[in-house]
Amino acid sequence: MKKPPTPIGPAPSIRRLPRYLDYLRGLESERQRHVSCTEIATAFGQTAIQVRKDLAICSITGRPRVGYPVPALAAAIRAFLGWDNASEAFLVGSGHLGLALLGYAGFSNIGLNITAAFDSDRRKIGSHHHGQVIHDISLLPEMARRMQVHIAVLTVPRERAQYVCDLLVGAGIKAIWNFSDPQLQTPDDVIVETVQLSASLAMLSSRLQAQSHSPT
Amino acid sequence: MKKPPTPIGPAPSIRRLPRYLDYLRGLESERQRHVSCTEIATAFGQTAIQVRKDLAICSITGRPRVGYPVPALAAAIRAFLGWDNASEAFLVGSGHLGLALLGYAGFSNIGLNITAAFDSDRRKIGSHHHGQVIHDISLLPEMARRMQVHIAVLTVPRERAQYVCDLLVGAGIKAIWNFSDPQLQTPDDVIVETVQLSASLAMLSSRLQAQSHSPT
DNA sequence: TAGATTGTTAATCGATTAACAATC
DNA sequence: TAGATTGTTAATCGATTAACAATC
Repeated sequence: MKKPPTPIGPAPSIRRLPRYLDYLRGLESERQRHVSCTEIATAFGQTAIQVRKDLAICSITGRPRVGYPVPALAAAIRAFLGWDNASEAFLVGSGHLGLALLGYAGFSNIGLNITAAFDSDRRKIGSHHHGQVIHDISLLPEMARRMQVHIAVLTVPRERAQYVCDLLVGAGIKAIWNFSDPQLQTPDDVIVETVQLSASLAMLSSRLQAQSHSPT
Repeated sequence: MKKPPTPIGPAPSIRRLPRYLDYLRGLESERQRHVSCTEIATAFGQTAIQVRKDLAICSITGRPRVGYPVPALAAAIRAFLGWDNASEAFLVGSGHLGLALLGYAGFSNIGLNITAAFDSDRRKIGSHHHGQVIHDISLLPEMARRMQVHIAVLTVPRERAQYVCDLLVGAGIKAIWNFSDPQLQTPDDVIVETVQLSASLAMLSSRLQAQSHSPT
């Protein structure tokens, strides 16, 4: 029942890597050659030690007194995340959120390239958005095989989520970026990463609530 | 420089509460009177002890042999999160993501009610989306005061984020649900909760990458 | 060289899990 | 009552932070 742990590195460290990459992009454009952990840490209000530990999981090594070479560090992070070559992905569910993601230009920076979009709604199928046609979802399995796509961005209504998820798994999809339902059931070898906005809002709300009960 | 810790409870626990609430909604509609931690834990593949600890932060108490009364438990979670009365919020930035959030019906379940939307783009101002007019952002400060709104959902382009954020703070906004820029600078008394999609994708990507380097 | 910065090993901190007495 | 389930106190586990020798 349990997923295999697949211990790549501490989750909090991995989640911080994209921000370092962002920062390094800035340094690269300024042609800065090297950067120290202290410098990065200061920019983010963290400790230098934490930055060093985080970078270590990408198995890149710095030089005392000098720091890390900027381009090599960025390359190491990208390689660790597999963002050196953009992965092709399908968008499944062309509602408002799905189309917003389809139109998001920033994915090129984070290794994602949405190559086709799908829906099951007759009224949406065939329409164009952000330069893409919405395909009938029944075409997905064949297209996934033909185009060798193994990643899906799932943005269908919650009621449909498990059904569509099963279809994706059947089509050989190996990783699902899931915006639909925090309860998806999948085989152990399918990677699911769930974005749960309500969890984030709960953090905001609880802090607000705490504040309103103990006003300074 | 550092934010005040505001220790309400462990963040991981708080992030799990919305899912419990979801589950309880299901039980309520089935008119189930009581629920045990074991039952909830089984549904989520967690341990009963963790569920109990999580619920404890909402300061609700169960009865041995019986469990927790379903309606009271749901009410306690909602009260803890401040979701018993929907909070009014402004949407700031009416791009694709912003409009998707504006149209998201599920916010009523999680204590959020977007009462006005703003943008600075002439072409968007005055247009209607999901039953709302997009207002000129210059009107925000006055409207925030008049409507007593203290929460903003920030979905502007990253380049504009800090500028708009400063404007929000000046307008008396006390909490920002931030989709724009993980680096926002705010005064200590302003609550910022950042949704960083790239962090989530990094989790997905790194697992995929690890798998591809050590195929079973 | 001197000193800043690294990588590594140890200590601390916080969250999860376990153990168990209390209780309905 | 007996036994399931709670709340609480203790043990474990993992991540962060600290300490420090290695090194450019």
